[in-house]
Amino acid sequence: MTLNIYNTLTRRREPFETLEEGRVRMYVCGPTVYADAHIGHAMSAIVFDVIRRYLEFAGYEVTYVTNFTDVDDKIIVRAQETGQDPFELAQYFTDKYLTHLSDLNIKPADTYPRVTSEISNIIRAIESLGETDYAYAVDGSVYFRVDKDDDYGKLSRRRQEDAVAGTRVAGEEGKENEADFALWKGAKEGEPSWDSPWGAGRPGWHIECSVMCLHHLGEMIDIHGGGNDLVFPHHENEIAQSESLTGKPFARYWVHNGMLQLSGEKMSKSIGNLVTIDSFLQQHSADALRMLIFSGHYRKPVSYSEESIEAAERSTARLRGGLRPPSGTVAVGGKASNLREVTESARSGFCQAMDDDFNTSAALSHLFELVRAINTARAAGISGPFFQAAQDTLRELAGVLGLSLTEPGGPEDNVLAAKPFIDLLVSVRTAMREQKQWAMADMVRDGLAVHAVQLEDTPNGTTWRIEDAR
RNA sequence: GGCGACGUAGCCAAGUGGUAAGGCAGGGGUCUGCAAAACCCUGAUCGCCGGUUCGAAUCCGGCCGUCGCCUCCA
Repeated sequence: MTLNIYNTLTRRREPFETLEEGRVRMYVCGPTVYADAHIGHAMSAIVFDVIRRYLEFAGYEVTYVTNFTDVDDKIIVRAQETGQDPFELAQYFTDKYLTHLSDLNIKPADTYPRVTSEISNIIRAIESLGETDYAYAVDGSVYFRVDKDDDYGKLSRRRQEDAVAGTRVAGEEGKENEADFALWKGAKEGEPSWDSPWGAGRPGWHIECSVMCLHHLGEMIDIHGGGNDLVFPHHENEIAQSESLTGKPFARYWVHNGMLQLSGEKMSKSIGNLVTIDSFLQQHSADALRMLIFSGHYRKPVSYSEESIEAAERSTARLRGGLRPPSGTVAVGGKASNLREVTESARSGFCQAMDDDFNTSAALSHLFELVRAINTARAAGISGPFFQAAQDTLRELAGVLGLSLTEPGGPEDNVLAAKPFIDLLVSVRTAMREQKQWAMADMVRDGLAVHAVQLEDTPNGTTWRIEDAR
């Protein structure tokens, strides 16, 4: 059983081998913090969270680094529009994003480097590139000399002529070659800047990631991730910088997630077709977003719609249902040993699917099989160690996918205060049912249902739960 | 225009050579005082055309359609 990962660099699935035995160094490109993050950002974070969780599950020690771009044109423009300090603006959205990551049940990274805290390293790297002629300065800016880099374009499989045709980047006069990109941008009036050998300025977009990787993970890393919209130019340029700097292959596996789409188009800030993480979480659970993403493959686009997220919400509830307590006392027998078999096959099937380039959709199908077996066993009165083991496995494997399988969080908290009253109504209703006063009993049940409290009469008494997050 | 991805039941979607996982929705049934939950049964020959093969959703070619990158972007 070996893990295979699709590598954008080679365009094929490759057996996963780490640089260092038992250890994985991974870097994932984080957001530019100038506005509220949307669920497309969440998708990327979730995809790499699962990759990280699965690697850890498989026994690797993972060092996970993801960055914040906290200085760039958009932040500056936004700050000027709103009259804020650009650093405060970036800090605000950085904090907010960290909160989102936590709300989305994404495991914290080992380090969250930011551009503004890496300036001196960045300057040193640019100087070094200058010494080897990979970089040249023009009017206070520094550019990377693409022509000097023989294998430039190997990630995106783009020839320079293709890239340059029809492209014209304003404000970068003086470049030797249209394809050259900025390592350091000379400061304009009123922009945040740092002193450098080339005068006041700030880092270009791509150099930050190269340097942060180098600084926090080393010259070579195992996995470099991000959205597939970063393949060109961002990751292409990162490779150019890093490998020109160290002379070594930068990242072993380049992993890219597909785009989240809304009404047939990529969700993005510039198009404006987005759902912020804020507004998403007000209506839906973090688990549902994961389920939506996992229903397909991480490299393919995912369509977001009210319909698709509702379906994901319901399928999450189905998984959750597998964790309901047993109702009987039978510990052994044919049904119990069948449950044990399904538990084992679900586990191996899950791993097999995940080993195949993180095929979450196939992996999930095994969880659903396990749920069905658990439900069947419960109905047959099974409890005891096999039942326990089955639920533990479900919880564990769902955990590898980062699914919490807890009841919808928001309303549950609000419900806490109402709990004694709901319990009271339920017990009154139970008394009514004992006297076969069905009409009255139904009235109570329907009345509670209006407030999203769903009653269920079982042989062991009546239970209730909160039906939906809305 | 260049590079790339995709097109599977009502919807989402796995499956890369041997007669199509799973989820949601729908229909029928069991259970239930009635419900709910659960369980059982129920649906597609895989965009179109041609080719390779004993055999293709899966390989090759063409066409149609959708999407991404080529400018900031997870």
